[in-house]
Amino acid sequence: MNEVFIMSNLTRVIEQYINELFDAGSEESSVSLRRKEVAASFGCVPSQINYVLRKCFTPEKGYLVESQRGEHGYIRIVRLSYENSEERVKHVEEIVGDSLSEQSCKKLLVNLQERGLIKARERLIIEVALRHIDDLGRSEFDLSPYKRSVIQAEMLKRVLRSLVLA
Amino acid sequence: MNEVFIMSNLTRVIEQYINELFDAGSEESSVSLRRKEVAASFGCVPSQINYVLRKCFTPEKGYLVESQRGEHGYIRIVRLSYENSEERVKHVEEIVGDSLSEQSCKKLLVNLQERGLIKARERLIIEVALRHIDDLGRSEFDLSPYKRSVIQAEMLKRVLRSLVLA
DNA sequence: CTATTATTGATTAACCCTGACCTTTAAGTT
DNA sequence: AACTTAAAGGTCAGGGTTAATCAATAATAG
Repeated sequence: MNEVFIMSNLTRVIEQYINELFDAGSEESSVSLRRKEVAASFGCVPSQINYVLRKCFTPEKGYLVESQRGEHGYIRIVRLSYENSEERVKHVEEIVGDSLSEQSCKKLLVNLQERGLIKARERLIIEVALRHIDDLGRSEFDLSPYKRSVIQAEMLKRVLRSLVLA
Repeated sequence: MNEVFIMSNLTRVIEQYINELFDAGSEESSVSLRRKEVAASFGCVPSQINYVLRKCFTPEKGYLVESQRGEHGYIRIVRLSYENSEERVKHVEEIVGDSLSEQSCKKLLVNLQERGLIKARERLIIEVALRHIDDLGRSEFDLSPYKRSVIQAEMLKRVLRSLVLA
């Protein structure tokens, strides 16, 4: 592998740190931190922590964040686990929405792969199918970019729904 | 003319450069680039790199591309299927043909799965995608059954071409 | 000559990080 | 109890960077 891991990226470092907190807690599916302390230990401004949370620990990726201000304040990050497939389906549909740009579609697929919900080959098949339906919409039926994104979102939802139920 | 002496085609040069970055031995490998740097080293505009990616490193050819903007931005290219020889592609196209009924399509996919060339989940994705494009063709664009089967065959070929078929 | 392919450049979008200002909470004071 | 204050965390705009997109033009192939 060509993995030259560049760790000069603060956001990634903090993300990794939080992930390790999850790992350390074993079966624990939530972790708590103090924003100020974490920021201090990484030598950055506190709002950087909010940035990491907004960017990396999103509902899209299966996380919820709670917090408390004032004295004895804290930030709590909860990792969602889907009890039944219904919940997963609902979640996936919410994420995909009614239309989807190519970029956000790609990001979604990367996320799903990182979470182990789909494999690389499966992602490949999905991307090819989406591209095909997009090409067809453009060159054969002269659809607007928006209409094409709607059709792609429909197909993606359908495919993911079938996978999640499987 | 003898193309060997003509190296004025930037796209091919860059494609070649990226190909050389891949680990020649392993089937699945990935490389990371900085768009700006690569463009600079070839003395071209950065968007030229996107052109090369769109043209040469497509999912149809077994590649997935991920990227990140901003500081520490990168482009990462994942190669899933290496030996995608012309012979295999031809073989697939012969099997699929120009059009394909739903029945023969299903039979083909079952066959591929039995031969261990695709997994159950992969087959599921393909079937869902084919069905979706068929539904769309019927209910949205009022296409004839023949036209729909042609479109399905095209999509199936595209998908199968992207996978490695022994 | 025409159609496709290659290339450029301007514009847009996404990412990272900071800092100033705002809101909420608990504990202390009167 | 009401008020004050200090200690948390939240929000937002913006500056610096980097990649994506798209339309226009140039080059090439047929």
